[in-house]
Amino acid sequence: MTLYLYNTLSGKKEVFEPQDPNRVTFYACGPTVYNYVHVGNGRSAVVFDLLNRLLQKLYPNVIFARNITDVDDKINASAKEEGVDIKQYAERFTEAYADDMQRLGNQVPTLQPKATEHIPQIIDIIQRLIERGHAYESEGHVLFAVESMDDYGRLSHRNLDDMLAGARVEVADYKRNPMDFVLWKPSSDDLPGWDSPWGRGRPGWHIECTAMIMHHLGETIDIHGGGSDLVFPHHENEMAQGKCCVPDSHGYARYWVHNAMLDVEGEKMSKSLGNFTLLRDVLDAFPGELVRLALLSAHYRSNLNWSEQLIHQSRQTLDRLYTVLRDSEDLEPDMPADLLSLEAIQALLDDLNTPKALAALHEASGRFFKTEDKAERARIKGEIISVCGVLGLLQEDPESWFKGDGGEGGLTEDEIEALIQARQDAKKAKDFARADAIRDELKEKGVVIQDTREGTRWSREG
RNA sequence: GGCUGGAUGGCAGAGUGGUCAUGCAGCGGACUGCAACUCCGCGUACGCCGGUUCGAUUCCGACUCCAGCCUCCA
Repeated sequence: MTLYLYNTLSGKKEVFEPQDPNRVTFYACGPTVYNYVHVGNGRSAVVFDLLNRLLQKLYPNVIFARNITDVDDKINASAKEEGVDIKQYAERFTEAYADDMQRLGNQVPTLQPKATEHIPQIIDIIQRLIERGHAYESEGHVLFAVESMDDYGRLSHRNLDDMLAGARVEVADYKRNPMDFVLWKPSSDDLPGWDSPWGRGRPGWHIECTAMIMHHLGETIDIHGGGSDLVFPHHENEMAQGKCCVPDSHGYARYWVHNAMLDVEGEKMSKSLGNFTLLRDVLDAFPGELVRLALLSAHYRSNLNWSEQLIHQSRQTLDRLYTVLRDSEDLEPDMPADLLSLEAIQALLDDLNTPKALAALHEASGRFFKTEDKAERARIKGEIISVCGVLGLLQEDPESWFKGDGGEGGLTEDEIEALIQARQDAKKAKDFARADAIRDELKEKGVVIQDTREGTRWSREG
């Protein structure tokens, strides 16, 4: 079975072949912890969690690292604004991120390295870059010299001249070339800082990822992932550092995978535009799996519009899949012998084609409801469960999915059961007006009922 | 201005050189005391102009429009 991935480096979909099939190395860019993440950040995390799950089905040992950047000028600024300790501030949002990830149904990565715990490795790489003539010290800063690298710009498919033409880079007289970027910068006493050969200072953006990758995963990793807005400058600069600090480098990362943006009314959801919705607010309002499915409903390289309708549609899909489980609770699932040959998994192997995989799941549930054959139903149930396992869906018990917890102010289960019994009695007495009145009352309180041959069952509406 | 990627039916969203995506919404029907669930059936599509081809939504070229990056950003 072959996994295909679109590689930003080549601009093509390629067959994925790890350097060592027994040890696949995969790094995805995590958050800079200066506030709560928004739904768009969640999309990236869900996409790479899916890729990680898929890789685990293909290879025995997948090392998946997602970093925490906990040293950054925005953290410093925000903490100062709030008047709290910088370290504690960063820790608060590191924990909040972990919580958001858990609620989204993401697996815990193999490694979650933090920038502040890799300062010696960062300093080491900077020293190597200076020694090799790719970086220079200037007024307490250390900068990467973009002109020292002949293929700078290769990842983002642009060259230095093009970039300078539309440049909005910081003009600083300590830079030899305006595109040179900071590896190390001086820290005043009130800011986080570490002793270094260039005085007390802190790392620039980009270098922490390079240091953590090289330290934990190696000089050349298999897959590097992140949002498409990181291609330039973040990943371009990471790659520059990673290649230039190693003699005869075989490349920094072999497959670069980038997810497209989440849009709001046709525009990118972003912190700077201020049109974002916090992931945790969405997770407070809807089940994690619902948010997860919504984020997977478009192909990862296409923009996805975040809307009420997307939530509604995802709810319908998930309800249908859980209905399969609820209607087959007495059936032991017949798990497929060859997971990878399932149509939905084939779709995922083709550059994570989640919409196609979801279509296959819809098709499977249709087959389920159409047949009365128990063996067939058990087989379909097995298929759906195993595919959803890779997608990170259907992890709940169907009863709890439909019945939920009611939230505050909702009817308790006992109250609902009592009303349903009262309706049963009314029906038995042919008092349909009363029976319907009870049903309307339940509906008004968010409870929908269904009469089946086994009796009446109920669900809470989203 | 440069570099990416797009433009598919009311909406979301795959895909393909010539029979079907799929879902949501809508309509008709079956089931039901009536519903809900489920099932059956129906409709509307490939931005614009050329080219290649027996045939293009799909390949090629131009154009228009949209989004992303070129500053922090998933």
